[in-house]
Amino acid sequence: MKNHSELLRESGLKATIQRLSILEILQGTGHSTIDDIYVTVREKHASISLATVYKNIEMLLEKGVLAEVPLAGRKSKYEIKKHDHIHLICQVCGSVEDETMDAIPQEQLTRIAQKDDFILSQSQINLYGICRNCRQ
Amino acid sequence: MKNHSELLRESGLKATIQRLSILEILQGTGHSTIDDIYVTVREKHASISLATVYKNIEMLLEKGVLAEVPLAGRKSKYEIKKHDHIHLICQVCGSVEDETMDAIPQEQLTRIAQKDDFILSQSQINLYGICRNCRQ
DNA sequence: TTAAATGCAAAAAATTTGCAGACGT
DNA sequence: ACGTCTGCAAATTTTTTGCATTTAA
Repeated sequence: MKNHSELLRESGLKATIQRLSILEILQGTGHSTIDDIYVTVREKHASISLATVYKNIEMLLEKGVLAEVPLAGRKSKYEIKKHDHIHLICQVCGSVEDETMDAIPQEQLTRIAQKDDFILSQSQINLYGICRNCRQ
Repeated sequence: MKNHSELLRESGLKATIQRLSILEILQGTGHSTIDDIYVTVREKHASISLATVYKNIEMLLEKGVLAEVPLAGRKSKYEIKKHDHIHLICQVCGSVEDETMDAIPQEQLTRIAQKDDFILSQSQINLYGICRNCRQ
């Protein structure tokens, strides 16, 4: 597992405390909204500005360090980009869990896209329902 | 194909001109953002308010008449709810096309969700890439 | 040293709310 | 006629921008 400073520098970005904090938080939670991140970073670095969080998320998305997870009926969450996977999204609490794509091979998706002459670059599979905790 | 007035009444909603227009537009385009809808309804019913579009989209989502299609890096689009299908999302122009889920059986997704004790209620498969038109 | 990044405050954009009047049933 | 829905204007929330100052390399 690559450390965050390296990851940032490889992407042509300075390894600031703010950016490292954002990555640590995302590493910890897996998926967070902008506000989640802002509130949490604040606990350590009280002076961080919300504008800085916005600017950094945007920059990290552009550089491909993060991926956006857009959610129906909620604000988007963000995650550190990794190989394709499936999201299990709880409609009650909004939690997001990951599952492997093992059961759904990439070629299968590529083939579907080809039917429409569509060049596939990225897949998002989101399964909405109720998580273990919320069904009590 | 059920007509829109019926559809609305069955959902316990009055069939207003505004709502019928919204449904017609979505029927025509397949997928539209709030602003797309607002601008287009306006051409016929110049007096419609943006607030009315917001309120109606929310109401129609609640009643299950519409579904939200949340998109990475863009505003959500909305569609008339139909059986599960795959979205091909163009990263250049933002267009959304539908494809059938034939190749990916429901049970397969249900099984993936079960691994996490997750009760599946709805699936969204979004394939991002470049559409036929945009790769010219 | 110096280009890039931060934090602030202000601006802009997006969404929500409350309510008087209009409309569908 | 009645309760729902609309349109407006105002309020709120979210996101973006510009710029002076700070900071990583």
